[in-house]
Amino acid sequence: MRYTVQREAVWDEIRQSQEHRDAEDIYLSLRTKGIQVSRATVYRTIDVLVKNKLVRKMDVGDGRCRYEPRLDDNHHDHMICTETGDIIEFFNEELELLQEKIARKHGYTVVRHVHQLFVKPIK
Amino acid sequence: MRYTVQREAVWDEIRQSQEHRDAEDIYLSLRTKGIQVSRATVYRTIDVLVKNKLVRKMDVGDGRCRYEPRLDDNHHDHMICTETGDIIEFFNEELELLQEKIARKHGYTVVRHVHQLFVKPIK
DNA sequence: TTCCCCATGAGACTCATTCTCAACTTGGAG
DNA sequence: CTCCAAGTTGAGAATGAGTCTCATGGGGAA
Repeated sequence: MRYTVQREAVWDEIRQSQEHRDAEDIYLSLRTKGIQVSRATVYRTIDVLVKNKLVRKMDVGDGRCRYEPRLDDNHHDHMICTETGDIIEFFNEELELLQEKIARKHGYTVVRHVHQLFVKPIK
Repeated sequence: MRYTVQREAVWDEIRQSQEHRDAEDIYLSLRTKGIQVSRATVYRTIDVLVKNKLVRKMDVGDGRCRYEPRLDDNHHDHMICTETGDIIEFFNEELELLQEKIARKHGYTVVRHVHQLFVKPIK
């Protein structure tokens, strides 16, 4: 894997903002910073980063995937506030174990999972 | 809400096949049966059915949403076999409670959730 | 320096879904 | 039963995220 200006820029962009960005967002942000890069390269680079487990891809269900860095690689799921759009990360060991237990009950083992809680604040 | 031939047909199609169908699938099936309906109407009717909680929409992450009837309204989540594409339904009370508990810990309450286990058979 | 191969950019393309808008139904009022 | 406003429909255009194409560019091994 070659270390090009564009790849470094995309990776930096995702890594530095500890948020959940979409591809267009990343593309525009780089262009605004004056970095010459195309949408195709942003998408291609993200694919490379995802394959190399440097970035996690999450489908929030609104048509645009979000990406987040996997620096420390601590697995977590997401809670999405339906009122503000805020994304909160969470991890629960019990939940993880329970999932595997359920899969096994059906003769399967969990490869990966998608778990998103759409929540609203308690007044 | 008017009771038209097309709406009845779409609803029947989803209800009768106890499977997870996508929109194109439903559209083609209806046309094959000689029912005059357009894609636009299939999509529009599904929206109406989803809003009226007669149908549940699920985004499997492959670009096409699947739909299933909510006749008995017994909530469940899905396990998707990564090798065969089979979709297995599951429900676990403990899991449901745990989710709510996690949300509350962060000051939220669960409105809805997406929980999909991508699994593979145990050899 | 040459050569090869991987990377890039611009824009065409895909494909599910949504939108547009004119024409058509439907069901309630009378 | 007839009429009419409002809700529905169909065909195809539009959308939009993501992918692909292909000609061009650049890095490094020898």
